[in-house]
Amino acid sequence: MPAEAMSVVQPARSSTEPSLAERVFVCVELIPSGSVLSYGDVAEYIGTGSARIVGRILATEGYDGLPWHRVLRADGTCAEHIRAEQLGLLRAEGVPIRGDRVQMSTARWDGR
DNA sequence: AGACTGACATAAA
DNA sequence: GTTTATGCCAGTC
Repeated sequence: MPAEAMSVVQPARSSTEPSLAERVFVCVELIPSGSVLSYGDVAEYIGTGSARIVGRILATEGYDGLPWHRVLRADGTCAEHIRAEQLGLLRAEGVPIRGDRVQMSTARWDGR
């Protein structure tokens, strides 16, 4: 996570609604084209321990304009319902793909 | 309040 | 390489 982004992602300010969802959105927006992050990576960046929450948020509050396709499972596979489109988008961005899975070792965003 | 759920992760078989 | 079992935890009902 870039330092300049932390100030935006950090805010656990309001006692009423820190909202993990907003932090997820900001983090996902920062992923550069051609790179990817796992759900667990995003969870770690925004300060929650659970990757499942990230998936749930994208599933329910995702909006267009958000590069959701740059987030996938840690082993490089993606959820069945979105697999085809996701792989297509990633391939178009030049992400290394072997068969039906992304090569996380080289595609994973290092935070820079 | 309590049970259920899930675009997940990881270890073990 | 694969499949199966367990843990996970915030949101939703």
